[in-house]
Amino acid sequence: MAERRTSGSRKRRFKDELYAAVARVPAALANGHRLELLDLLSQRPRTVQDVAAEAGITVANASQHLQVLARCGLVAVERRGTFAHYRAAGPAVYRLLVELRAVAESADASVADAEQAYFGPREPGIRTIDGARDALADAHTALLDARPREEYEAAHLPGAISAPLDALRSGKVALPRSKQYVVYCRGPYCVFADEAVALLRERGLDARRLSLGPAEWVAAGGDVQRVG
Amino acid sequence: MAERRTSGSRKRRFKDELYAAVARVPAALANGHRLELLDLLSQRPRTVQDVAAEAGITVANASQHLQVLARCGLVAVERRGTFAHYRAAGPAVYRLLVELRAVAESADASVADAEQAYFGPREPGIRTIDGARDALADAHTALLDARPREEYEAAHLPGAISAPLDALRSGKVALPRSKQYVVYCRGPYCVFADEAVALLRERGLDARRLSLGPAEWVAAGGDVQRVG
DNA sequence: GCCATATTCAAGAACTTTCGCGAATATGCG
DNA sequence: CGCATATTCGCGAAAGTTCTTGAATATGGC
Repeated sequence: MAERRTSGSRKRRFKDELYAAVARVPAALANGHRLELLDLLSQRPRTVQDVAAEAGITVANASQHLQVLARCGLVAVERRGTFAHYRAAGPAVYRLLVELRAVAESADASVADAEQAYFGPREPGIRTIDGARDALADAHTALLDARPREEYEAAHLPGAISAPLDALRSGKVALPRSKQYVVYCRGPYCVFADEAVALLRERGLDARRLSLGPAEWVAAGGDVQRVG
Repeated sequence: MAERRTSGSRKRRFKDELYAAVARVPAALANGHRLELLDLLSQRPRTVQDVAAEAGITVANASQHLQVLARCGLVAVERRGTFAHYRAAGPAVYRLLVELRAVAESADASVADAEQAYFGPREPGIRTIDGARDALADAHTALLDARPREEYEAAHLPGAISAPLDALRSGKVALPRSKQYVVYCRGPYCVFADEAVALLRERGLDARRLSLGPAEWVAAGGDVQRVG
């Protein structure tokens, strides 16, 4: 306490250190590939080659990126035999990503542009947790999970039915006409739900998109279910 | 919709673009000086030389950093005469910073270390919004704002009394012994409140720290008051 | 118009990040 | 043990970031 007053440079040195230490977290997030890997790992644990293939980068590169994320505590790793299973570190990480996207979309026009260029003019769908709860309160509404089955098994919204795109295309999911459908996938930057909605509408069904994934749901304090 | 299926590389290109665009926000945050500037601007609008002096960097350097923050929409600038008044862009930025610190502290031991080295072993004080509301519900509790008066005037917690460190030291703030005091300052990485608490205790007063500033308060949905 | 001042710009040196490539390590299995 | 496979490491080239320095721009007052 006394020494705090003696030297401005001591104060400055520690302040610099503290902010530099905090800055390591945004530094780890400051790369498109790492953000994509983090999104993938928010769905379920995956091996290095698994994320590498999904993100379209080399295994060595993916390994390096995952190590950067792990060094900041953004992902955790569990080694089983020769495999390294990486996963997102927890709800705090989901919350950080949600706020990050919120700022990026509101502030930086290029994000909205890129989104628009990728998805085309899509209807916004249901974007908020409250909106989702409202829609799902209706007994005539069924909630579909358009992600691959492994991700559904790892964590899905309460009451959701697994309806991977492939299964929908080949008609393997029973879809009574009496229901209204709400479809979600990995999160706001994922197209699975958009494609599923298009597919259901082609068949004359009433379908809407929910632009949230399990990670955003958990970030907002919701609980998820798992299989097995 | 059709073209989305035609080319994996088109999908990949847009995905890369989208994630790269989002990554520009953490890139802007990935620097200790910029984080410190953002903390300063979360208290009140300031000119370039103002933040430069407070953060201990050159004016040209501060200008460059502020431009980086502005390009991502993290700060806004208003020009009045030859002065540029920069300010934090809004509640979404505060929320992002709160989540950033939460992840940095929980995940990266070096943040906690740096904090500890800087502050020494300090008692945690009141760290949550709910804790603050509870403490302040007591009619015998007075809330003190230890920041410089300009910051108090720009935004302070409802019912807070301005008690800048200088004024406290020179005994210019009336402090009845019948009260219990809760003191806050800029936020968790600011020492003003710690010093104020030490000062009050030396005088035999009952004082505790609130480790939140107005920015964190607003991030949690609270409202603030301003003077004038 | 001219000066003082606040801010921004431009160029360059030091440093860090990214990514491919090939090699190294480590685990499990026959 | 020897081999196949998953992951990590090390190196080097290209690209990006940071900070300093000195100059350029722009505003307001005399």
